[in-house]
Formats: sequence, C-alpha cells, structure tokens
Amino acid sequence: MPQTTIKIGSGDSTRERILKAAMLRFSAHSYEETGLRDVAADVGVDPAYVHRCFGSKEKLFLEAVRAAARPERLFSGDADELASTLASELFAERGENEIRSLDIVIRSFSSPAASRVLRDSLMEDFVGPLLRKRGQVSEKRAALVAAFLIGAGILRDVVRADPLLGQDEGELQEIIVQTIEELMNGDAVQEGDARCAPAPDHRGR
Amino acid sequence: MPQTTIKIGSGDSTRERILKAAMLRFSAHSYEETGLRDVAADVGVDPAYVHRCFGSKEKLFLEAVRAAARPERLFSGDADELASTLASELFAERGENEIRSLDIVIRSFSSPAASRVLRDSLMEDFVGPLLRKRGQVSEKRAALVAAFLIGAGILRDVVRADPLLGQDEGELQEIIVQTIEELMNGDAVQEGDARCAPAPDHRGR
DNA sequence: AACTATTGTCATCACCTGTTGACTTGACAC
DNA sequence: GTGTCAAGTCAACAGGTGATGACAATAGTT
Repeated sequence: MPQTTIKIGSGDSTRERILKAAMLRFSAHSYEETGLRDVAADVGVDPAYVHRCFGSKEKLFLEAVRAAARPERLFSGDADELASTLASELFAERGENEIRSLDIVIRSFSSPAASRVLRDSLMEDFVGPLLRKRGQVSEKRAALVAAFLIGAGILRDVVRADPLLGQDEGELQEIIVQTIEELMNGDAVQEGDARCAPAPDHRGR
Repeated sequence: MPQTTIKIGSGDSTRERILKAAMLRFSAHSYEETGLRDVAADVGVDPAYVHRCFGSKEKLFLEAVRAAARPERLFSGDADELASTLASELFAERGENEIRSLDIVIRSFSSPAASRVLRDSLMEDFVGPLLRKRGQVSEKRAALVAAFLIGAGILRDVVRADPLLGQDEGELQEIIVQTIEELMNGDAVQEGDARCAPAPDHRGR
C-alpha cells in the first residue's frame, strides 16, 4: 500500500501538525487555491502563525512536497516489479488522511513558485532513484516515465476524464504497466537479441 | 507546421483582438496568473471592456481553449503518421505569435474553472477525433495518449525538467513516437498475428 | 437633425491574498 | 519575584483580483 497516511496526532508539535495539514490541503487543491488561512483553520491556529513557522507560503509548500515524495517507498521494491509498483501508485485508493506521492505534484505545477520546487523534487525524488534502481535506463526515459504517470494522474484525478475513471480499472492498469515497461526497456530491446520486449510477467488482471 | 499563428491584425474586430491576445497570454501563463488587466493592456483597451465582451474570465478562457484546440490540424494527416504528427506537436518551435494546441492545456489545469473546460475540450477535440481516425483504438488508450503528451509537455515546458530539454531532441522524439504508437496499437498487436507492432515507417530524425 | 445601438472608458466596489509588527500568554531559570 | 525566551494571537497593511454600473463617444438609420 503505497500511500502515506497522515495522522495529525496531538503528540505532534504544532509545526508538524501544520505541515501535515498543508500536505493534505496541497494534495487536494492547487497551490493557488490553498490559502494559509485554510491550513491554519484546519489546525486551529492563527494564520499568522503558520506563516511565521515556515517563513513563507512557498517554503511551506516546499516542505510539504519533500515530505510527501518519500522516494524510498516507491523504489524499494523489486526492480522487476518497478513498473507495476509505479502504476499501482496511480490507482491507490486514498483514505481520509492518506495521500499519494503524486497528489501534490499533479495539483500544483502551474504557479511558477510551485514548479521550481517540483522540478527539483522530480529529479531528486524520482529520476535519480529510478536510475539507481534500473541502471540501463536513460535520464530521458526516466523523465518520460514521470511524464506519463503525471499526465495520467492529472487526466484522471484533476481533470477527471471519463475514460480513465471508474469502469475496468484492471485493463487500464495493465496498459499503463506495459507502457512504463516499454518506456524503460526501450533501449535494451532495440540493442538486444529480439525486437520484442519480453512479455511483462505480471498478468495481473 | 502544426502551430497556430496568431496575427493581431488591425482588420480584426476588437473582440477578436482580445481573444487572440488572451490565447497568447493563456498559452504562456497559467489561468490564475493571467489577469484581465494583462490581456486588456496587450490590446490597448480598458480592462472593463474585455470583461464585458466575454461575460467573465472563465468564458474568455473557454473561448481561448476552443479556438486553440483546432483538432482538424492534428488529425487531418495520414492515419499512419498520426503518432509522428502528435509527437512533433510537442517539439514545434514557437515563434513570437504562435501557439501549439497543447500550450494552453498544459499551463492551466490548476483552477477548477479551467479543468472543467479542459475536460470537455479533451474529449471533443482530442479523444473523439483520434477515435474517428483510428477506429481500433479504445477510449482508454486515446486518453492515455493525451496523458502522455500532456505530461511530457508539462515536464518539458512548464516544469522545464532538464532531461526533456535541449540536447538530442531527435532521440527524445523517437522514443515518444514509438510510445504513442505502442499505446495506440497495443490491443491490435496482442490480437493480431504477430506479437510485435509493425515497425513505424517514419524514421524521421 | 434626431434617435438609437454599439463600442468603449472611468472610477470604484467588494473581496481575498500573503505578510508584518506589536502584543499576550505561559513556562522555566535564577 | 524577576528576567527571558518561545509559542501563539490580534489587528491591520498593501497589493491585487474580477466584477459593476454610470457615463462618453462614435456610427448607422430613419
């Protein structure tokens, strides 16, 4: 289960509770939509305090992005199952206090402030770990895997495009896994013995 | 050359000039970043007038999206070259007054107002035409092609992720073409005689 | 010439945003 | 007690937003 469960326990410091509330807000709304006043209200604290705790809205967002990324969660499994792991991140059901690594990313790339933060996180928390896990994959291909996941996430969860929603998720997931696999294996396939990629071994229907 | 060149001729009505200025603004900045005052200033007209001309900012945005989509431009070519056409849309160099269909889309998912508009445009101006052009392709796969293009566009032009920028565009483009091709042909390949997709005949380097 | 839309401008409203500085409260130390 | 530092509150500022309604100018029609 790849989500991060966010518990706003009363044992946490107020700063931590603010950060967790911000993660939840940013994962459901865009950077611009999310106001410091909203976050403050969630925690039950004065808006001025959340500002003073983090220095600025952008810094709060930055901390939220980095805390939500958690690359070790996505890239600690078997290298063979990476495509499948990444794809299932897309379809993970979100409980009340759970967010996916993707969530914040797909809501907030618009604002210049946000996209600066996201660029760094993309390289350090996704492309980097992926390259380390799969040495053969080029940076380009790793970035395209991210692009595919992000695009699918946006169309599904932000735009709520019908074909990616609801019925027959199994088939959809299978297509995505296969595409990611081909995206990652592409070079190896053309240089290897056969023109065809080896059939991905997960027939998870 | 798939871009739309926007000429703000003095022959156009003021309303048309406003719309074209809005298209340019929305293609370079997000929905939230773009103010009616900016658009008005570009045209040299009072901000109140652009509001009254289109009823609301959202309606102006809607018209800009629909005017920029121009599906006939993307889907009028050879069905065999569709993947290549779509991919080259990503890499089309933008002149001063040119925008790609993608541009407005990739800037402005954030706001709820914008994403409602974009959902409709996605289905009517992309998925629909693609299905008509390639009967075998499922709605899911068509939407995933859009997701891939949008994701790549965002990472490249909004986030400006390094691996998708600058050097060796030819290789990048080839990977994208192949991925789109596989995305569209996936079903046919598994049901057809051979396991391998026919090699895409465009060695466009 | 007089009437009438259309085209466009002006000042301004109501609202919301991140940010700031001054203040209060509480706990702990000496 | 008194001094000190952190935690948190309060009211307000400065700037920007889309939206309005009242007004001016222009052009076309009869």
